[in-house]
Amino acid sequence: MPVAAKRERRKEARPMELMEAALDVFVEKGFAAARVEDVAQKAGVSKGTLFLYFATKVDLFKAVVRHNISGRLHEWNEAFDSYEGSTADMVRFCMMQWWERIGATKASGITKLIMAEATQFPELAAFYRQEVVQPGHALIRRILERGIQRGEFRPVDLHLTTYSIVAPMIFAILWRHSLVPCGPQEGDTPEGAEPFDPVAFIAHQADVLIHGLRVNPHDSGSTHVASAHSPQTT
Amino acid sequence: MPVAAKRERRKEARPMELMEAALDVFVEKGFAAARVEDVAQKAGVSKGTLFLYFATKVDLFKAVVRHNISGRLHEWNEAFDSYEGSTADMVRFCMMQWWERIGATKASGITKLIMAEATQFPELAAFYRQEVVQPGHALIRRILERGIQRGEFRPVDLHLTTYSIVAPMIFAILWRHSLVPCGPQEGDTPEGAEPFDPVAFIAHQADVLIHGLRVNPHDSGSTHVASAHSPQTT
Amino acid sequence: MPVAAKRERRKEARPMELMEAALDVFVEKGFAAARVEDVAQKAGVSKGTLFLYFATKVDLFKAVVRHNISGRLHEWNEAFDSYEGSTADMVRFCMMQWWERIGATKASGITKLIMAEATQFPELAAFYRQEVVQPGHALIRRILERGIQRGEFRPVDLHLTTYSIVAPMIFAILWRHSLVPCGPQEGDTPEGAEPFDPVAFIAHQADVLIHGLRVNPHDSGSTHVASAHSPQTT
Amino acid sequence: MPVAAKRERRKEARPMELMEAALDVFVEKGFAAARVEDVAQKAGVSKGTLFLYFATKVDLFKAVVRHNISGRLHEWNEAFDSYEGSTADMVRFCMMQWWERIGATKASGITKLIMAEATQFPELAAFYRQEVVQPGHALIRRILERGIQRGEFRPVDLHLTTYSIVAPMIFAILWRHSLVPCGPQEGDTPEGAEPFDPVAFIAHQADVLIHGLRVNPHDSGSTHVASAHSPQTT
DNA sequence: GATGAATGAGGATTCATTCAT
DNA sequence: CATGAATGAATCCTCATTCAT
Repeated sequence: MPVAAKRERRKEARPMELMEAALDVFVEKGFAAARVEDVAQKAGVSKGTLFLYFATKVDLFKAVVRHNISGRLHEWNEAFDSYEGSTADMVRFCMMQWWERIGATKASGITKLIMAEATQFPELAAFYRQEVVQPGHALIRRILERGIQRGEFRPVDLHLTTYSIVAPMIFAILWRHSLVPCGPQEGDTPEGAEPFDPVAFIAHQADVLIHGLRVNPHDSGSTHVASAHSPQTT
Repeated sequence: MPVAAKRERRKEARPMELMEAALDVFVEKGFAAARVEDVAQKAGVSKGTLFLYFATKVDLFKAVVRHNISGRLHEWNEAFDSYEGSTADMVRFCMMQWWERIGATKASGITKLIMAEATQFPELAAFYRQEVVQPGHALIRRILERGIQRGEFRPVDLHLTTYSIVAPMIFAILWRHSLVPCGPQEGDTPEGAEPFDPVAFIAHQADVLIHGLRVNPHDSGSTHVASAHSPQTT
Repeated sequence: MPVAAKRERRKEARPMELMEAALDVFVEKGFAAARVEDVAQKAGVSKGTLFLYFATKVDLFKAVVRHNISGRLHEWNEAFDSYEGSTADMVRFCMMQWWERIGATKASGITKLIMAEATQFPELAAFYRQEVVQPGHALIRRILERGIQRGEFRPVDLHLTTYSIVAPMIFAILWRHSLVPCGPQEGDTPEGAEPFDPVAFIAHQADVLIHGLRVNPHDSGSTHVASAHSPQTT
Repeated sequence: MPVAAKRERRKEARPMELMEAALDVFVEKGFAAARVEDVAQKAGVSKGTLFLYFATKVDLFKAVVRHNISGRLHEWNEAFDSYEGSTADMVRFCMMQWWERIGATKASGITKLIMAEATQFPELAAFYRQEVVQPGHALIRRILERGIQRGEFRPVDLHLTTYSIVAPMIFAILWRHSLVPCGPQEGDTPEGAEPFDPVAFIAHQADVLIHGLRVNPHDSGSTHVASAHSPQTT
């Protein structure tokens, strides 16, 4: 079956190549400033070819999001279903995994990009909400509920706690993409420097969080108090 | 000279008026999508006039950012020096105040702008780092050190804990500016919705944090453990 | 008041200049094939300038239609109101005037163009229907009704008779724009030639029509018979 | 050889199939807006194959027009030669038949196409003139002459009267192809509507015309007067 | 100084045409 | 012969920037 031509093989690989090129360009320039021609060139094809695979720039972007993020959520949901250990470990593991698989990779550029351009492209923001935020939050909620049901966690406010998990991850991404590259480069640590170690930070937040979630009879859990602040509305 | 006065005052006030108008427009649209004509119109002048004061759109942008990144920190540092109460209250008060004075106001737009455009304008990001981030972090560090020295807080990792304070605030701003406006509007709360209440969230994070900082002999402080994860490097 | 600059004078004249240039280009190339740049160039301005006055190519086209045709209908309606003579003369006069003012001028190119591109640009066709066809037909109907009310015309089918008036005019335009230019040029009249004299043709059709409309007790009016064919529906 | 047969037949039939598909597409969209891909798809072949048979889109268009402009006139001329009845009936019959056989069918699309694209393809218009218009007019002239010679018709101007016969048919085609599809659809008949019933219209015009042609001693034939207007030139 | 008319480079998208398989 | 992936020229429209008034 060596008949399969170079042309053929390319055809199947093209969408992937284009999405990879697109991720780079989008992250580097932002959605608006990214030029489809640059994407095409980076993928080694002509402008026209790109439109053979993605009808519009927006579609290309959506495909990139789906390929890089939405897909992961699926497997994570499955991992959740078959997980056996303690929920605390699960939370920590999730957060660390997430950083390793998304946060520390190029894919995180998408999140940054969405944050940056949501106002200008509500369609994209809505898409991201639907494809990433809601499923992601749903998974987190499931985890928290598991912990509560199994008596591992106190009955905390689910919304607030979800954001407590999400916030450090989003922050780490944004900081990494925005200020870290412009800061003191590795090696030079001048006086006023504020080094940022995302892994340590995420781990730290996970620990603080899990500590706060833990059922602790001796402790007048601050988290509980906190949820009192929450008017439970929007 | 009342007749000339108005025009005189006008002439001097122009750059300011323009920068204020520009802040609004840049925050709303981002740099690329902001149209100088909109800025001019909002400032009540013609497009040509704008270019009399700012040679290019980029110059205008830089001026806006620079102008708005100023020393609100000075007064906070002074407030710190004269503060008498408990450090825990201080932390909580700082965070809530910060949201009220910055996070919930137009001023937060600058932060969003910086995060969004840092890649395109590294110099601005560096400037922001120097003018806002470093002094801000320094103040936070002073507060934490006060707590530790006075025996109120455990001897936590200063860097990590600083970010624990900063992260929820940055997150709240970005979420508010990016996804909230495109999300389910007030009133409709469909199934998958994830309502976000910044004040409750900040308060919640403050509580969790303070709880974790507190010296608690009965508790094998997770925060302490966390700092062990931190390789203390960048 | 010689202060009025060259620039000023241009600004007022521009829309007109552009519409004239546009008429030429549209008629020559058709709507789709007409390039806005050609229009601009013909009007002696740059591409961008055109868009200062007309937001889109479609708007430009609509303006051309309004300027060249819709406007005329207004004065014709007024002429109708103050007209005193016989309705037969009025019909003939209208048709001849119409040819002189529209049919024989460049403006008729619009009609041809609409006929040619209606399928492709339903919006334009709908616009033309609304701005030209319906008002035009309404005027014709008013004329016919006047003739009938005054006892000059037989009570003919208004719809059919309206088309009897419109058809020769439309035909004359289309023939002139489509086949005449490609036919035997003036001077050479080879054997098989079919010369087309629009004025004579329109006059002829007017006469035939008026003859058929006339109240004639001795004549079993064919027009009446014809209207029997008409199922009076669509 | 039944296996090869199909493919063989296919190969020879291809140009025809393509031209038929092309006719549909060109009529519906016009030359510029017609996409070769649509034509190919409609013919059940790939885009590349089309170019195997027609070097360019223009060539395809010309072939379509040339192919469809054929001698249906031949049989009509023969029908004329053997006709026995009154010439008035003949005229009416011709017009109605023509509508039934041409006007109401896909074939009318060619006429529309010619009228629409004559400016862009003068050679096609000239070809159409030669192949369709002149023979068609010749036949009409023969009919009229028959009527005059047999004393059924008054000695009218042949050129003008020929156009009186042609005009309603051309008009009906163009109106049907251009404005009717964009107008109020069947069912809804809003106030300003102008319904168009081609059959009733053609019948009506035939009646008016025949009435005007008839020898009528009591009537000072307007048609006669009209021909006086005609300078008998082009 | 102020204005706003004019400019023209720049970018997404379409589609006739080519050519490797 | 047939295919369909690839190309890139072509076109509408936007908007920062200029400059005559």
